[in-house]
Amino acid sequence: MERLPRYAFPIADYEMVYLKRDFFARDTVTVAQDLIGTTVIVGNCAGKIVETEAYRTDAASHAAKLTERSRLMYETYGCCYVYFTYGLHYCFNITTERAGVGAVLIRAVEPLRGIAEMMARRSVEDVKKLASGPARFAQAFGIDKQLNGKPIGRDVKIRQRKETPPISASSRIGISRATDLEWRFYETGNPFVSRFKAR
DNA sequence: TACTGGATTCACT
DNA sequence: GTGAATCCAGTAA
Repeated sequence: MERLPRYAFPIADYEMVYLKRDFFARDTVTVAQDLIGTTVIVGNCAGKIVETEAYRTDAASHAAKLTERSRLMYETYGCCYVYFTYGLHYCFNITTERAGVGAVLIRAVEPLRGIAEMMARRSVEDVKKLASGPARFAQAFGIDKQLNGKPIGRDVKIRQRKETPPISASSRIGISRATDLEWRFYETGNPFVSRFKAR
């Protein structure tokens, strides 16, 4: 794979740990990769991010054209981008790139806290099915369009992983390319990764 | 204003 | 593996 830049994260700050907006100002693909293993917190619910997808201005992305919906991806970074799809589902993204255009879709998380709440929202008892898919994650965490446009750090927080610093290249991160420009990252061997279909 | 198709999930075969 | 569910953003007229 191509070599990606590392995020210069001060080790001294590392234990404190909530990602700041600058984290998302970088290249979309790098952000998607670095989010693997971090913890997303919404209300009482928390989960480890185990699968992400980078969207830029390729044809498969909403950002292929500037529209009212995609404007967030053009004008912000480090903000929630929530859209409704198939008449049923919400999907949760975080906008990226200070100068460019992009967003990272959270595709799957491993539930850590608030599991009973997630089960109630999802009407599912199998923990593996709680948040192993983009719409499952949004439903389990109670995410809807109210979060659209809100900056990361308040209603939604991302906590840096504890066991290792945020290094882009990791043997524990798998990569899948659905298209030439579309990248998916996932924690290899993690049972909470969704079973996505390659297009 | 009307139509089209979708960054998905689930039930069923 | 296939099809239905179902709302809305985007587009064409």
